[in-house]
Amino acid sequence: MAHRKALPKRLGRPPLGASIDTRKRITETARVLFAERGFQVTTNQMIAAEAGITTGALYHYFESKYSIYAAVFDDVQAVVYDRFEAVEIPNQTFVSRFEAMLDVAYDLNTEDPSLARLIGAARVDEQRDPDLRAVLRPVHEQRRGGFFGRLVELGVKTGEIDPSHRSLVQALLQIVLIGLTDAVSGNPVEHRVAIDGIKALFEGKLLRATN
Amino acid sequence: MAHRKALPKRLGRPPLGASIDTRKRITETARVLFAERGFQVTTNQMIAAEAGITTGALYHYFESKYSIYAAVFDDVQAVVYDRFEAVEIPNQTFVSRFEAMLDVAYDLNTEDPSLARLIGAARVDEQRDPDLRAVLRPVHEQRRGGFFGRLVELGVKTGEIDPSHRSLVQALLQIVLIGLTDAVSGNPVEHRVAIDGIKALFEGKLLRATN
Amino acid sequence: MAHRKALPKRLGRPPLGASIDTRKRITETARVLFAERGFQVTTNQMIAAEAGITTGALYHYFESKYSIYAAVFDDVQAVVYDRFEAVEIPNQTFVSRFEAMLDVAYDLNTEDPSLARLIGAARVDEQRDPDLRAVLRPVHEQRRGGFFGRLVELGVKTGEIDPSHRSLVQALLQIVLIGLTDAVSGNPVEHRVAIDGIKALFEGKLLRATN
Amino acid sequence: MAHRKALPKRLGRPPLGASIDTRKRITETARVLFAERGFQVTTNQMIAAEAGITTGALYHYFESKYSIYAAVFDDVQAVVYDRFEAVEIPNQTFVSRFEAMLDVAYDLNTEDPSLARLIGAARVDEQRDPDLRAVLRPVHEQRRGGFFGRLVELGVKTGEIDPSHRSLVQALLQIVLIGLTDAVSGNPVEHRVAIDGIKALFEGKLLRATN
DNA sequence: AATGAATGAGACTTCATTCAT
DNA sequence: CATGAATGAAGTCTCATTCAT
Repeated sequence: MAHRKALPKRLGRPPLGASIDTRKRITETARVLFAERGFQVTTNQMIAAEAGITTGALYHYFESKYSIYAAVFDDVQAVVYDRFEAVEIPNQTFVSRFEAMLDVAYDLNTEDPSLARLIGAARVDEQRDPDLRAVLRPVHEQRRGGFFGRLVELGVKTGEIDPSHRSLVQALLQIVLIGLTDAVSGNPVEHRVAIDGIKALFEGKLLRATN
Repeated sequence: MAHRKALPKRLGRPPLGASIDTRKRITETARVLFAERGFQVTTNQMIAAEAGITTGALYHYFESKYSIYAAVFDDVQAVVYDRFEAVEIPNQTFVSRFEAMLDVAYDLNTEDPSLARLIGAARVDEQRDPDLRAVLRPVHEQRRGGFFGRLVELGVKTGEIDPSHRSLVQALLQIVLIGLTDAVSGNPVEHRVAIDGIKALFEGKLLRATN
Repeated sequence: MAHRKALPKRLGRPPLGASIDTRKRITETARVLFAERGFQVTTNQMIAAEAGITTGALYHYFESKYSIYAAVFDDVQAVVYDRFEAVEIPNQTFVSRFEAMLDVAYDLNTEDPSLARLIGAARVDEQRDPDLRAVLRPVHEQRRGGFFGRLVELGVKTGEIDPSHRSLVQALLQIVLIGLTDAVSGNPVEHRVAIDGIKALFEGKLLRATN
Repeated sequence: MAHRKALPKRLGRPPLGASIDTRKRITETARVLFAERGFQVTTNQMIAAEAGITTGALYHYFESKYSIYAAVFDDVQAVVYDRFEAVEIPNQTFVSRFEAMLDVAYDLNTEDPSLARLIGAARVDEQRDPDLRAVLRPVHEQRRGGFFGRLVELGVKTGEIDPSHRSLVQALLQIVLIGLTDAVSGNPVEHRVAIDGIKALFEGKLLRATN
């Protein structure tokens, strides 16, 4: 005790990074694992090992494996929806806003592929495990629906969408986004191609009439 | 010692009649369970209970849980691709054949929702479990690719698709089908709406230009 | 039906062999398997498959797996002791009779290695499984002891063995025989070498005094 | 709901003190069980119960049942070979060193009968189970051969053994040791008698020539 | 005489979770 | 804050045995 002077460097506050925020390290490794392997296959052991701690320590930060998942999902939702909402203001036609959204999806996926994958995985996993569904529901309620709803309304207002087509378009947006996530988010090149295909289709440039 | 009357289930071969075809009963209950809960969450116990047998009996028909899955998947692929291939001959434009395919997807889903769900589930599960991937690979090789490839070529031949757009269209078809499966196959009404939306979009009737 | 004449050969009584005596086929395949793998590791499935029948059929001939083992062991004991007893009459010194016994052991092992191995295996297995011990005991009682006892008495009578050495010699015979069975019965060449070593030792030709 | 007082065993880490060293307790009870019943018949359940833990806890210390066996075998080999090697230096004739070895074998067996039995059992079990063989091989490579080889060479150097008899003697040593282990290691009295018989035989005092 | 379907008990193993330290 | 030992429940799979046919 006392007197431990000298040692010019390496003293004082540790270089932060490793142990600075264990909780964040947990959710971040968990996000990747949950995204790649799903809830069931990912074990506490895997998460702890990857985060450099033991399974016991997980329970200092979270009540259960389920609540780790909830935290991860919450984080991801926040990031993704923030980015989506950021393209609303500057885009004032349905098509331009929708295309901007596709580009955001592509960018997000390039920056961190585990985001899109987690969203896809969560849809599957929560359907498979009622307890997981229960844990995730509160998170869901907040978001979702809002963005797509506003997008469709914009199209109606600009005249791009006939009011009677509201539900058709909304359903379409959903399947396109989900298809994009599930089918090609693992492969940036295919992802790009698919997005270009969708844009061309929406702009009416993809197909020619036959006769 | 003690009475032991009326054992709930008898040992030995059952009196024939109670079970028309146990193997089929296994694959059919397994299909539903695998579709709903996935490979991991579905236990031998669930399958056996639902099929009215014990878990040991499963191994009379299958080598492992994996091979039950393989058998189920094989059956489903056979049914689905037969139906898809049946619409090839009578439809001689890209759009009409594609729309026929969507209708087949809808019909199949209405007849037995576990078919589409299993295909969606398999894509996820096989990505999560390398052993499952290995078991399913032989089944995969056979099908897939053929149908979409021929569909795009047809569009090129009729002039609906510019040859340079081949890969765009193929990527698009993939995400639409996968999106349809994953997003709305659980709900016939939404499914119908989404299909109508896709058709309208492909026919250029969904959106109007803004300017 | 009828009229199936012609086909000059391959007609009439089947070439017997396969199905002539299922019981014997069972004990013979079981002997080999029990000898090589032991009681526990050998399954009814293995025995049945090797014998060309199903496990259910085993129970037409035997009450249980244990009684298959007992039958096998009984057969083996009979064969082995018959051969050992056949060398008693012509050999009228301890050493010559003992050496004749070693040669019989070698011959038996060359003719059918599963015999010696089964005897070795049975000693181990019956020690491991009380139920097996119970089943084998009746078989044991009959034989054993008699042969070695007579051999030692012969040595005493001829003066080769000092009466006070009776128990020493008997113990020695036992460990030599068991050592031979367990250590080298799998390898005819080593077996031969070991037997020659034992003979040389008993004849006093193996070692020289040091001083 | 309901009382649930006084759970028979508590969850979580035990209060330290009850168990000095669980790992050692596992290998020690396992040694005895594997020696008495063999690898197959000994269950994780038996080991865990005898060690006062649950089967799950075994996997905190070992990867599999096989690796418990490997650890046990490794320990035993170490103990036995250390003791054997300790008699090499002070004994400078073949016969005296061999007899010292027999005495060591006897002492070891008296101190802890499970040592010899395990070695005998391992020889059998490893022949029956290829996986066990694979696990034990690395342990085998280290030891074995060395001791017997040096013993024979000593005999050749002192002139007790004719160089042409090398392999005969080595084979003999092997069967004597194995016979001793398998036949009488369970019974100290018989063990003593057998050893005395072997010594007498090697000293040429057991048998007299007939003519 | 034999098959083949099925049971029931039990084996090895995994894993979320708990808790003394 | 974190570890590490341990539980208990559950999961996949094996196997001797039974019994209708």
